[in-house]
Amino acid sequence: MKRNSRLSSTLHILVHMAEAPDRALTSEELAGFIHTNPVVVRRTIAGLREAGIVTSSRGHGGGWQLGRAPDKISLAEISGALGETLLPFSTEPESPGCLVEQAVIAVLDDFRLEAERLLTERLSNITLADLTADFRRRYDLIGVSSHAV
Amino acid sequence: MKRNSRLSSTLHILVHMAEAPDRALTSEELAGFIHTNPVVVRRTIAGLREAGIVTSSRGHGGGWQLGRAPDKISLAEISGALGETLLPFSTEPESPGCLVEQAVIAVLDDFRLEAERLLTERLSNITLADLTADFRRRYDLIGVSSHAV
DNA sequence: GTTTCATGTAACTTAGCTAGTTACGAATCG
DNA sequence: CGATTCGTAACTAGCTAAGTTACATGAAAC
Repeated sequence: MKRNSRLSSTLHILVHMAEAPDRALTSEELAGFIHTNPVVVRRTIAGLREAGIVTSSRGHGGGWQLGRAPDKISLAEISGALGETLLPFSTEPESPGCLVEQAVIAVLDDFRLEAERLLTERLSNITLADLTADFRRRYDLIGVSSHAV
Repeated sequence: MKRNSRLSSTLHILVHMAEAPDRALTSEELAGFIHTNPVVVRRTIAGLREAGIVTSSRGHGGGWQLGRAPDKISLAEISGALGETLLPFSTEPESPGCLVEQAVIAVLDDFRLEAERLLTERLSNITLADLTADFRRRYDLIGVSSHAV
């Protein structure tokens, strides 16, 4: 798993889970999909469990399943549960008392607030169901073209 | 200079340059403002020079100055010239051929495109002049309160 | 109840990124 | 010429996050 690909890797995993609603997938299986380690998977999606997006069970036949229907899981929720910030720039003061810095930070924080609002709104309108639909479209296309040939 | 604070540090520097329009500031001076090294400053704002946002001159009396009026320099330009991405998540394929991944990346790239458009639009409406105005407001406030006491 | 399988989590290692540093050449001014 | 300042390459250091190992906990199968 590359750096900064936690969101896409998690979505990848969740689509696979949505496509196998009848059984639990182990972290081992999930790790295989994104070419990484089971422990990394468990660590990465631990936040999703707390958010109720997925459930996990131990022991024989245990593993991971979606916590609710894919059309009730938005990318905004997923992104939030991963605990990542959408905007990477920092606005931590480094020169306390400097008025120039204070002005810069004030403007940047305003922008950040507005930007996060906008991005979250957009992400709220995309659900896991949209992703699985997109996947199935691609899958059917391949099927059709294979059939044609 | 902390990680991820290149944008705010650069803005800090640029406000100082806007406040001293009559002379060139050396990288040594600029580095002092953000508590870092002259070489780091030169490296960081090299892109701004190529974008015409600042100019640099060598030798005696040399240093850095704004390339044009502060109200003609938008944060969008500055951010772009720094070569940083506004959105931190990666959409690099890691499993070529995987249809699930392709669906995820397609949706995420669409979102990124729209998000970058929105953010850039917002940043285009903020200029360096807005920052200096904010700074002066704070400066005058301090002045008034000092006078009152 | 014992065995097996799977998660939960802590602790450590490794890799990559970026700031920081050193060094030196090129340009400019007095 | 000598002082100053940028431009840039090359190296070092430190932080962050992924990867790994290890082991305890819990659940199902037998």
